[in-house]
Amino acid sequence: MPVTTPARERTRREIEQQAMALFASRGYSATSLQDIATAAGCSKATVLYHFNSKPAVLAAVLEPSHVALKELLADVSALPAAAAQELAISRFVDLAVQFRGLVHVLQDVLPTIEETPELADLVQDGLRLTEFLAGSDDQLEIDIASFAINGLLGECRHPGERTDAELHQLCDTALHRLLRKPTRRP
Amino acid sequence: MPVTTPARERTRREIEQQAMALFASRGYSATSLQDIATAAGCSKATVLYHFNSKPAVLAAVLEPSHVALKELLADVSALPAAAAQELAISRFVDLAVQFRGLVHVLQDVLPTIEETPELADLVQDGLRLTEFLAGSDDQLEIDIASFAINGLLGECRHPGERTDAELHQLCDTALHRLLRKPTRRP
DNA sequence: GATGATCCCGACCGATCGGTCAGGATTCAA
DNA sequence: TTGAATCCTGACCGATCGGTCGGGATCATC
Repeated sequence: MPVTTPARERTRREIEQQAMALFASRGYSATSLQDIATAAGCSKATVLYHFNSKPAVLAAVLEPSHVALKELLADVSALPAAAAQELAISRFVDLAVQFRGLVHVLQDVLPTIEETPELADLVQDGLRLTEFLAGSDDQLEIDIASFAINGLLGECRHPGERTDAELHQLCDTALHRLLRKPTRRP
Repeated sequence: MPVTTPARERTRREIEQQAMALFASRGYSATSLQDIATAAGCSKATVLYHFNSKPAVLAAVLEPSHVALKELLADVSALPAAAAQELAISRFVDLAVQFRGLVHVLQDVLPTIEETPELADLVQDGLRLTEFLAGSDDQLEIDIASFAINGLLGECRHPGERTDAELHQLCDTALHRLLRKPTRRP
């Protein structure tokens, strides 16, 4: 166990962190590799030495949140439908608040996400989440869930204007209004 | 009254129409002036002769929907609060369906909308709409209304995958779930 | 001290972008 | 017929983009 981080890991981490900060504040497409390199204190060529391409940087930045999403899905898929929906909602809101800066990035990338193979897995998992949020096979409910996700992505856009608690309350309220069907008696 | 449209108007209209189609299908930033010129059958210089800049093209393309939004606001602002909210919801959904292609464009432009003076008026009117949709001065309700607009913008993204009627039902359902408070007895 | 792998960078590439400009057509009034 | 206004364009500009490449440091190993 080395006392000092090896140069490789040190530089990689620095690039990742600076890229995350820039993506969160300006968005993905408005951030150039040169911006990232300057912020990380290295050259653009170094960024491309550690990550093969710009989308690869994005994928690395998004990875922790993707892992968290996978855990969410694993936990939720073990539950019966009704409980699954409720857990999906609350965990999703938690996740959005935790990664609020990156959530904003996602919306920026959405228009070109189909042509970004590095994010194909993330898209797939996003669709699985949508189904759990819908809590039903009804197409309208699935569309409503998609609507909810879009609304949430938009609300994570402006960091700093809202506290985590405020964002949490907003998303929780909105998702419950949209998705929790009032209990009916048969 | 000329039988044939003057060349000026003819070219302008052609550029506007082709730009609208391209913006709707690929988004604003992914459409270059050259793309518009090629589609309109003229040179890029001609596009910039009729419209001073790329944002000016966007503003011209968005103008009809902006006019419709202004009419909506005028009608709605003449009503008492409760009725205003209900009318704002239904008219907004109508408007979104009618201009669904352009609505998608709006979301593409959102990240840079602050630095686009050509759209400043549209932003202002969007904020006024948000207040009417909220139907209350409560900050949470205003945020929910913003959430609703974001959700709607996202759902207009994929043209052709949904009929107008389906999109209308989806947006109407979602907005009512989000915004219409259940009537309470005092 | 030599060697090879790892890390890093300056210089460069081709492409694309929005935008400018001088001037060639065309039209139309005088 | 002439001259001005209008419409349009090819050539060009500076900037920026993501990405490549050859080679200079650095460092562990032998």
